[in-house]
Amino acid sequence: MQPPKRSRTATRARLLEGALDVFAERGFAGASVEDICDRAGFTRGAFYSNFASKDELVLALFQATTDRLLEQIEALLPELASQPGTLLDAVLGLLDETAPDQRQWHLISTEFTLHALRNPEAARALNEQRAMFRASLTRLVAEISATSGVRFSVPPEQFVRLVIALHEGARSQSLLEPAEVPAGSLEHTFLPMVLDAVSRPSH
Amino acid sequence: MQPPKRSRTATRARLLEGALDVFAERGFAGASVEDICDRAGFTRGAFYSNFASKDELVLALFQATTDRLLEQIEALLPELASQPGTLLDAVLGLLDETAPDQRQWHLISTEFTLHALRNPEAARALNEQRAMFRASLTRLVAEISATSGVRFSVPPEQFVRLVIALHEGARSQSLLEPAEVPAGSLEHTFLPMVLDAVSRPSH
DNA sequence: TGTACATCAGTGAACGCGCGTTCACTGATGTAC
DNA sequence: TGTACATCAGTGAACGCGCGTTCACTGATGTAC
Repeated sequence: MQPPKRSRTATRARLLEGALDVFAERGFAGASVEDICDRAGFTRGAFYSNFASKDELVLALFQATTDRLLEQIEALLPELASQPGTLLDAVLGLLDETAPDQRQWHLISTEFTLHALRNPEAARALNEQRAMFRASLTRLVAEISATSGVRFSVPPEQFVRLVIALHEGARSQSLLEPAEVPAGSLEHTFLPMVLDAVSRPSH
Repeated sequence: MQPPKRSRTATRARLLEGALDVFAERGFAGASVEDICDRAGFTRGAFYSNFASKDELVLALFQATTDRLLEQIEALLPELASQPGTLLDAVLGLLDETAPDQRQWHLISTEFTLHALRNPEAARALNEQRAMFRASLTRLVAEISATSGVRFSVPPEQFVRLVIALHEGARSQSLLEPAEVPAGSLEHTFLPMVLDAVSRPSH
């Protein structure tokens, strides 16, 4: 079981890792293939031995990051669902813990979103991933609310969409003005009010 | 008062207009100076007779668009403050009506935000503009709530931050999935709940 | 275990295209008489 | 009003750099005997 010094998958992984860093720093169009290879410690030849083009790398990076994200979420779900604490702590905890570096993740996912808004094929892929992401969150909400005997006056998926929208908008403000908007402050201030309102049986 | 066929300001304006379109379509880094000049009906020489560099154009475009936005807001404010209707209608109306093309405005402002997150000088300019934007909205909220004798249990500026965060996050979802998330649906579903909660005198 | 060979992951030089930028110029506009 | 000249906004060819991509190669790894 000697670790091979040269492994195709390891090279790909290091290139994808480098691409993540460089894309976050300079954007998809602003980052050069050479930047990425330098970061990963390879030459450009190695890049084209592993990826057909820069575009293909973007797609591969998207798949790799979202696959990892969804895996992490699935791993965290049972823990969060059973743990003591409020529904909101669980949901916001999930959003925070899945991305180790909030800033980098925001830059990358925003860049993907922009790309998707200009490219229908990318939009399909992104929407698919976001649907799975929402499904995980919805499942978490459903489980916790069922456990605590709460009934929602709106579809849980709609509430999840709200949480995601607010989280993404708030994260943007937090990154632009860390001092004025501490991470999570808007969510923790206002979501309890919404949760309180939707948790009361419809009148 | 004959309209001069060749006016410096008209050329600049057309180039800025072209840049807005092309940047929305391809992003800052992806759009070439030639694309912009073609769109505006000039050659690249005209571009460099009006702007020192592509970077300077980005800055000028930012200033031009935000100046125009703030002007439009100031023009709309008295009308919205005096008009019959709820506070929420006024605030959301302001957010919608200031940008004629929601999709283009979203692409451009998101691109600016990404740029600002990577560039401290751009961040300062963006934060300044956003502060003025929030100030306008806060003034609108304060006037309407004062007129209707409502007291807020949170600082109005905090409520405005919430509205903006939710609006931006929801707009992203609406543009990605127009059928699933009609424009404004998340705001109109959930903001009344928040408004109801913060409008009750603190207990 | 050691030797000979095949494979193929990664190297690095090269190519050529498109880009941002420059600049000598042209002809439309404004001014002086 | 008409003519001669000055100005300068916009033209378009040119430059050279950096980019994405290609490819002949090299040397590390795996296989056969």
